[in-house]
Amino acid sequence: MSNNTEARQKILSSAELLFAAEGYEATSMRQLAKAAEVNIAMVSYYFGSKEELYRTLVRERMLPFRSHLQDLIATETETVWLKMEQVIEGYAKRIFNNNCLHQIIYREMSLQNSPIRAIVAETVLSNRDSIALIVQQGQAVGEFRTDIDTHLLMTTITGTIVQMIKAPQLSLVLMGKNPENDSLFTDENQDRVVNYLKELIKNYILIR
Amino acid sequence: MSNNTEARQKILSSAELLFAAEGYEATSMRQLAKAAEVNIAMVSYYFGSKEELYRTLVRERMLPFRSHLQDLIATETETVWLKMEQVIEGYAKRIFNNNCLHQIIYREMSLQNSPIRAIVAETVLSNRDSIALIVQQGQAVGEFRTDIDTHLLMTTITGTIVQMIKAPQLSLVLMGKNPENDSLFTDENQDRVVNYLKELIKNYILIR
DNA sequence: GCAAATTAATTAAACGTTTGTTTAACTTTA
DNA sequence: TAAAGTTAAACAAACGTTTAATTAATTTGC
Repeated sequence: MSNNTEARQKILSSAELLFAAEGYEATSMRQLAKAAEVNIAMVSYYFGSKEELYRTLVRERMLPFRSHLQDLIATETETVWLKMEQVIEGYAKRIFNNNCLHQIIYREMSLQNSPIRAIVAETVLSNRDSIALIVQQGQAVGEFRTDIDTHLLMTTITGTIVQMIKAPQLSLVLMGKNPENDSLFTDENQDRVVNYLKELIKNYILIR
Repeated sequence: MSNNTEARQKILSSAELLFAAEGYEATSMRQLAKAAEVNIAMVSYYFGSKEELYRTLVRERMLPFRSHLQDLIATETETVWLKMEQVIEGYAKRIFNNNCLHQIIYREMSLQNSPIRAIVAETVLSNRDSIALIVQQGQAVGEFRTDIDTHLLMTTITGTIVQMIKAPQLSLVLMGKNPENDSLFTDENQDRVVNYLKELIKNYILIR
């Protein structure tokens, strides 16, 4: 049993779309098999069970997100604030470009017995440490205020972006656009949230 | 059939707890009946169906949240910023005190065919208009900057608080506390997020 | 006030569907 | 000629809902 057959990939990408749109529990195996255009037994064949498919999906898709922030810490930049700007840009780009996955993650991680809680928590905590390090760098060189609530700052970055992509249609209405003509996941809207967050956080974090 | 029997109330409050912890789809009628200590047929008797129970729960529990912001607009305050502080406090208090309901709302509203989407959207949009009015007031008297992204500001307030209560245990770990000894839903933590948001938004919104 | 009549509340059991999963046979690929 | 991939059919279990019978509470007529 290979790990890169067409059927296996189609199951994974169909699961990502369906779990995001309908929820993990509400998505049935038959619905999934139909969307992926495979026989229903193929899911068990490749993944063992629905829950294992779910775990595999989140684990595989989250893998690239682990090292990004850690690379950023090591990078030399003119100011530490520039580093923080890259963090904001990185989060926005990542969440916008993988909005289905992040809809799944940030919805289902709040469930008590979610099979993916451990996987998600691991990545979140790793990111927490990376951002805390950057803040410490900025404070060490006298660039950042010393009374920053680092955890809540991180919560604001992810929380704002997640809140946006969670209900794309509602967000469009909120921003005064027509959800039938416009898409939320445009470069324009991504730039808008990035610029807003930069301005918001810059005023909070920088000493003046 | 009365609307205030003990059984009906027990079903509603058990549903709130279970839907928040396990999710709407994952909560079975038998599990719910057991938790509420009623016969399973009582749910159909009082609410017609699981979905109608769900709708009723969200509708009834959200009802008090509609008028709060509208009252605030009419109130006279020394500065408009004080009004914005009250908005932040109001949101935090409301979400902390009704964290189960808000976990449900902000999880399930992102589902394509969620039965509660319309109900939630109505309240969110009403709140959006109220906050926009306050911002306009602040700009009119020269207190606030004119280049404020009002919608994203609102998204930040709710997004930050929701992100916190969504995964209470993870939030505690993130804040350096022990999730086995501490609770997230304390006055201390509520004050912490309120003070943080005030400081964050004050620096963004006020002209200096 | 008090049976009788009516409505409301509650129950155990059964309903037909749908669920995730497995089986065993078959086809394709190596 | 094995191994990998794919299939239709069947599996038991769990799902939300309904039924019909029974008990509890309330209203009515006198």
